[in-house]
Formats: sequence, structure tokens, C-alpha cells
Amino acid sequence: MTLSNYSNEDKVLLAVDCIIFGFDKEELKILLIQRDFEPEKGKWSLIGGFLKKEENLDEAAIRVLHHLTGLNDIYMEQLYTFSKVDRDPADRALSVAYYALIDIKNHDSSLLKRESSKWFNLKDAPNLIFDHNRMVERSLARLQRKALSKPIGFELLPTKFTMRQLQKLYEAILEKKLDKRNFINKFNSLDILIKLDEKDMSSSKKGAYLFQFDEEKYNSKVEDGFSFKL
Amino acid sequence: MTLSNYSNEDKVLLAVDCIIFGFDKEELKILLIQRDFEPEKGKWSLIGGFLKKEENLDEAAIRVLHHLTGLNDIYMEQLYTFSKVDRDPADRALSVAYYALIDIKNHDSSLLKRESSKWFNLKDAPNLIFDHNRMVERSLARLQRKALSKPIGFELLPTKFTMRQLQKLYEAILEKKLDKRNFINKFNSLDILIKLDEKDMSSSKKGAYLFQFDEEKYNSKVEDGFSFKL
DNA sequence: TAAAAAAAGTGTGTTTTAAACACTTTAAAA
DNA sequence: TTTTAAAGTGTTTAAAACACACTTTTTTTA
Repeated sequence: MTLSNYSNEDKVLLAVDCIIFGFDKEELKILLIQRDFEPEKGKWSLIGGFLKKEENLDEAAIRVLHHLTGLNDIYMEQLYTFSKVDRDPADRALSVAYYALIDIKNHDSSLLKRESSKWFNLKDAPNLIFDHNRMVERSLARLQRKALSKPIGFELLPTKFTMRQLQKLYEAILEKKLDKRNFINKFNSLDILIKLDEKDMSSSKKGAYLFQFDEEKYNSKVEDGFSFKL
Repeated sequence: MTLSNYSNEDKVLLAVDCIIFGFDKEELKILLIQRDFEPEKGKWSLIGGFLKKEENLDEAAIRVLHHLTGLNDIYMEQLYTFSKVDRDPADRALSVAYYALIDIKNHDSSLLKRESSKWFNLKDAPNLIFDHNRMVERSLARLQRKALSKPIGFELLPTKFTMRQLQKLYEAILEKKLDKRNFINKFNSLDILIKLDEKDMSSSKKGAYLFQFDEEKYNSKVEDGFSFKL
């Protein structure tokens, strides 16, 4: 057996582009960079890079994400592979889009300046190069679906959070208002949060109890057939 | 601006592999071929091909599907891109998996022999080459989810079908028994089927009414905010 | 020609889940 | 001491999901 079977086939460049979501001030945000190279220099874009021969796609995405945020354990999921023939005017290149969720307070923000990157409210993000707008659209749709069926929302929050923060997060993701009591009742019935003895005093005089996601409990419940449904 | 920006980046082979589902005799089936070339000659595999420079991924999948089935309008959806570094022992090649749903009675079955391909019950399909088993697993999971939230099941049935066939189809997809009355009540409440004056006599003495998916009605209901939920 | 067999067809009651809804508590600031 | 701003807390109603069994039709067979 030789490698010659495939020798007549075309090879292509494969980009990995990341939609990085964050959450702050009751708003869903995405992290964008201003390109400092051609084509489309100066325009806003998702962060990305090209797949190297010796790595798989997840590794490429982790590399790209780490480079921009300094973070190592980022929630991240492959979204879709975009392949329009002329999507990149410079050369035939496909792009595998990943979306990532990070706690916006937790990354090394000094890295952002070096890359001239910036957090935007999702709602008023600028136009992006190539097909990156479509990638963002699609990632939001995925996030909306997934947030209802898996406990991934916590990735966007600090370890300790108030119920109000949690509710505002889901409102931002789902782009609709939720009823406070129904939301809390629902989450309580899931029984996967730990109520701490600590209060967050930053947003009110009275103070609000802090909660934590009980990942161990969640995992063991899942093993017993439980499934997160909001 | 030149093309030289990307000139140091690695290029890779990109395969497109298709999981083709069918439905017959109350069983969910997949179409496999026996490879007639190295590597892994003689082993069972998904059908696939390599992406060409001048086509996008959907076009490549359509090409591959048409070649094997003779069909042109196949329901088809991109699933996931598999990228383990050594997934193909012959060369660094990634694979974009697509899954497709076809009416098993409707393809040109003379093409199958030429490619030494064969329908298998999903349950007792043979081991496949490379990472194709994982592709099949993932496609089934996607099909199960999607069949509950989009009316794609009809793609696996002839235009006219009985309620029993429809129920057996969903039972095969979801891998669980459903209650006949609840199933019919549910579908009736969706109000997207046309009951024909015709009966199918093939499976009983009494005969069973044939139904048709009313795609126009479905589309117009969707525009009014309806969404298919089984 | 009556009985058996095999699939088609059809509704209701119960339980669970979703949704609507408003007042009280707390603590700081005025 | 009154005002203010957010936190916290249950109940009622409506809708959806689920469990559940007999009758009809027609062919086959005894």
C-alpha cells in the first residue's frame, strides 16, 4: 500500500474560526479582532487560524482560543464547516467554525490589546469579513438550543452567581424576558444548584444569595437518567 | 494584495462521507459499500469522495449521493467534521460527514450492484473502516433529535403512507415503542397531513387509509409561527 | 357459513408540566 | 421615619403528556 491513492485529489486550506461568547452587564457579548493583515485588513473579524497538519480541529481551536484569552479550559464546540468556493478572496479556504463560552472576567485582558480585539454587545456588533456574520448567526442559534438542553450557561458566569444574574443570562441568550418566579421554580426543581451562605452586595442594598452549579450532582443525576431541560 | 499571505499554511485533503438512511420493513437501514481500493480494500465503509477545489461541501455531497443512488433531490445535512490526525492511515485527510434520508424504494437500485453496495439494518451493520462507526453513531443521534423537531421523517417514506408506517418509522428512529392512539392524536393535532380516499391493502385485510404530508400547509403554518414538535 | 384471526380505527380520564400572576422583606439612602 | 430598589417567595389555572381497551372490518379456515 502506498500513499498514491489520493495523489490526484485536491488539497485545501482549512481555517478554524472561533465565535467567543461572553456575558456582562446583562448583555451577551462576542469578542472580535481587527485584522492586521490582508485581505480585509482593518475590518472586524472572528479570531481564527489555519489548521496545521499535525493537529486535529479541536486542538487548533484550543490553540487559537488560548492565544487570544490566555485561558486553557474553555468550553468549546464545533459548529459547522463553511465552504463557499469564494468565501475567502485570497485563496480557496474552508473554515470550520467553533463557538466558545467564557467567563468574561476570567481571561487575561492584557492579551486583548495586543491583538486589537474588543468585546461587542452581540446586538450591535459590526459587520464582519467573509462569511463571519453567518457564522455568528448560526452559533447564536446553536447556543439558544443548547442552553435549553445542557447546563452550558454556567460557562458564561463566574463560579458564584446570583439567581438574578442567571436569569438575565438566559434572557440574553434566548432574547426574551422570563418570569422571575417561574424561572427560579424551574431551576430549583432541577436541583443542581448549591445555595451558598454568601451574599453578593454589589447590585442591591439587601444583597442577593450566591449560588453555584453543582457539577458533580448534575453528572450523577445524568447517570441516573436525568436530563437538563429548561 | 497577493495570495502570499497564506502560502506557508498547510493544506489537507478533505473527504466527504455520507451516512445514507433508508426505511423498510419497519427497520431503519443504512447504505454501505465494500471498498474496492486501498487502504482497507474489501472492508465496509460509508460512501464518500474528496472535495474538489471548485465545489463547496454541499455540492460534493450531492455529487457523491447522486453517483450511488441516481437521485437528485435528496434530503441531506452536514453533520460534523472529523479530524483525528491519523484517522485515515494513507494520508492526512479530514472528513466532513453528511447524513441523507432517502425513500428506499425510489432510488436506482441497479447502481448499487455496480458499487457493491448494500442496505443493512442499522442494528446489525458491520464494523466500518476508519472513524465511520462514530460518524454513524453521531448521525443517528442527530436524526433522533431532528426528527422530533422537524418534519424530516417523511423523506424516508413514499409520498403516500399509512399511519402505521409513519408510527413504525418513528419507532425505528427513536428506538422505542410508541402508543398508537397517542401517536395518531399527536399527529392529528399538528394538522399537517392529508388523509387520502385511497387505502393501502398490502399489509392487512381491512386496508389502511393512506396519508400525505401537506408541505404547503406546513410551510404556511411555519410562517405563522408554528413549529413541528412531536 | 360460522368462527377465528389480524390489523385498523377510535376517546377519555389522570397526571404532569407550563404559565400567569402580586405582595412582603430587607437595608440603605434621603 | 419615609422612601427606594432589589430580593424573595406560592398558588391557581390552563395545557400537554400519558396511560389505557374495545369495536370494526374483512379474509381465512374449520
